[in-house]
Amino acid sequence: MTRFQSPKGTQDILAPESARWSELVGRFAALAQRFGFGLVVSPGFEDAEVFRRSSGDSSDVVTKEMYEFTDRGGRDIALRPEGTASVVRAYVQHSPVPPFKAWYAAPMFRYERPQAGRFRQHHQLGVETLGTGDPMADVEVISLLAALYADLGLSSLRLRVNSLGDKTCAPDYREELARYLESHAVELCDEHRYKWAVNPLRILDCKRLECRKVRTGAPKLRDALCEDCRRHFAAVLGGLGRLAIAYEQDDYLVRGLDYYTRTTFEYGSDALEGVGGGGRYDGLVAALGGPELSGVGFGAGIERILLACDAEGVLSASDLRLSGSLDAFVVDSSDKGIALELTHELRAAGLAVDRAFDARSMKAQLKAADRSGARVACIVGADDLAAGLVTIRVLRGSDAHLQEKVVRDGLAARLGQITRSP
RNA sequence: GUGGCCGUAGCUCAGUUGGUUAGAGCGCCAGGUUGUGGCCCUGGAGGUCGGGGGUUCAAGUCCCCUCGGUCACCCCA
Repeated sequence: MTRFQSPKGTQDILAPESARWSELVGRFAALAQRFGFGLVVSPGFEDAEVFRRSSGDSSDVVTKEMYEFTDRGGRDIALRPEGTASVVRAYVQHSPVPPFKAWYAAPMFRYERPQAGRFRQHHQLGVETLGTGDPMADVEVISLLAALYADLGLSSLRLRVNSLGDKTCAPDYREELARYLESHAVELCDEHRYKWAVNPLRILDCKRLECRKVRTGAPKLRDALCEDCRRHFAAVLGGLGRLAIAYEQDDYLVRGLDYYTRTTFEYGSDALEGVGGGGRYDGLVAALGGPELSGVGFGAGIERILLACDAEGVLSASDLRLSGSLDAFVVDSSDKGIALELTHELRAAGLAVDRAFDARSMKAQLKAADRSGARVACIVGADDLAAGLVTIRVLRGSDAHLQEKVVRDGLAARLGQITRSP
């Protein structure tokens, strides 16, 4: 065991595994841009108050999972536990023209015990649309996430949607639910029997049987929605229908961050809950000192998306390695170090080229060439060098083992031909 | 934060009731092959047995602590 290791709950992602990351982020970036979102790069840490105001003082993310510390200037700082708060803060600070549509791919930090699909540093892809309350913005955001999963080839994820109401109807419902829970407190699970009052909505998505029984008789959120919320929700569902995005309405979908209003949604499977999700957060901009503007967005965990890909056998590292490998590998047995110039020339010509170091034996260099995945080896010996020739040996593809000598000036062009053939 | 299981070579793992210099496969390096990869053969390097303490004549093996991994709960991506 080495002296230093990556901190608990963090990981090093090396090639070729890292190819899955760049592929995933690349596809998401392309999609987000196609949907009219611009990249936002925001700090990995903020004034801790930013997260307390947004996620809610009572949320677990804030109360027990924040990486919070005092910096050398005495500031109360927290490592970003989720993406929305930072983007909203940036929006308030710079007030760009609404609607402000931003995407990001960034690390998030939460101080918690690692387990399957959960880390102290994890990474999320996300988008936020700020400055519009249009239900079609909700649909757009959901459809972007749906498009991402479809693009990856994921088919086992199901979309659940719900509406939590807004500031006019949510508080009333909360009270109504609390009254109901109070009268059924003894029937709740051990965990919630005495803690139902902290956040009554939480009981709705408690997994334990006792709470599940109680909730079937509980007042329904959908019956408590005010007229505006009802209309908004109907419009969202209608929009999803028009785009043929499959969903199930889930009256019990309550997400963990306190800022959600109206629409909430989540993608998941039986094996893997919470592969991505989000919702609308009218009021969050104001909570961070901005105008009364609404917003909607989602966050999706890269690690969890990759787990889902594993489960469905898509986006595997071995598939990606084939498409991302080298064009050529320079093998130099000339004793003149000509690999330096040759590699440089080929790279300048736009080819992906690598070479061996330490003047190893030809056998060792060819072995390295083979292992690198390069399509061909460019072999130069002392005689070739003197004659201005390079030997091309095809390592992979339909014409593997083929070998030919070409003049050095024509090497890049010839390699280009070979690389394009099957 | 609570609980279960697990830490032996780069990786996957053997290692008997505690008993000599801790092993295998794969990978890596070299040679067989005087410029030619994969396959094969031969050899080699590589280990504070996660760390610390304890019990014992003797600890990879037993006990305690600790660090890490993993899984579940809580919660979440």
